[in-house]
Amino acid sequence: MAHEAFGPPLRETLSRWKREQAQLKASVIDHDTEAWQQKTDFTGLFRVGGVDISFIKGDDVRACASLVVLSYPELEVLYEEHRMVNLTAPYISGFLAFREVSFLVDAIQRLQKKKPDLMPQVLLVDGNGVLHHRGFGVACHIGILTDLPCIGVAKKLLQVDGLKNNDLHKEKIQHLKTGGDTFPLMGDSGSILGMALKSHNKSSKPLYISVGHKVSLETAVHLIQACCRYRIPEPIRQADIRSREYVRRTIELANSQEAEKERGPQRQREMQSPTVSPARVLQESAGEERPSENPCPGQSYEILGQSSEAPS
DNA sequence: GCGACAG
DNA sequence: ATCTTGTCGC
Repeated sequence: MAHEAFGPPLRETLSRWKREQAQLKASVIDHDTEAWQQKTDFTGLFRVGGVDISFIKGDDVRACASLVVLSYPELEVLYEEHRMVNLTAPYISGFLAFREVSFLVDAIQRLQKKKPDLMPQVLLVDGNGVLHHRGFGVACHIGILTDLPCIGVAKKLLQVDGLKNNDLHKEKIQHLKTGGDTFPLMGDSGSILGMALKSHNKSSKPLYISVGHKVSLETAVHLIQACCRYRIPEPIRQADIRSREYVRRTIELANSQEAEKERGPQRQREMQSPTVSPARVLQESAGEERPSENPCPGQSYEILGQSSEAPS
């Protein structure tokens, strides 16, 4: 019974996705645009966001999309939201955004509506930014769709543009001495696509940092370093930990409700009259509104209404 | 046939 | 991504 949850990736779909990446790539800003980025101590930076999606072992469709916002420099959780979603695309290297991005953008939109004051000033994204087959990874994709400064944080080297995780690369990793040490990742094209960063004094594996949107590589590396209590920067780490916890509790609740149903359906109705949704019970900060249809995902720019144009 | 393959 | 306990070390 090994049915694939998603149809085979059609060549036409991949080519459409490539065209969309190429088109959106033109809008990426790969330098600092925010005032707080100018100061070496990040004065004026108060909120750093992290996003992550957690999966269920035997389930190719259901997943938990999470957004957290941490204070800076304290790195304490100010906001979190977790939501079970139904994935519509498989994981294909180079096309991660088409699997994950719409759910993460939705979470940002709900935050904007509910608690605009908690909107993060920069978003850390699991995966790559411009360090990508076509220079437009998931961190760039989220950045363009939300207009937020974004940084790509990958745990493994994506071997593109001549970059290889070979002996030479491993040797460079060995040479990283203390937390904050880096070496550049230069592609065959000659441009620096990202940086390998030893984010913690005792972590043998580096992080691979790249520009997503509205931040320079230098600032990105500096900020990631400043957000690391452990190897994984705290915003992403908290999103990951809390997302898994939400999945675990959701499964437990679903199982207990299933057992209850089999044991006595009619008694169940008598005992707990108002049926409460798992999301409501487990996460009070979950979004309030009904799941709404997004008419054309991926087509909306400036979703947060942050257009800087002056009123006419 | 072999290697690569962010999450 | 996910499955998983202990184990070694600071």
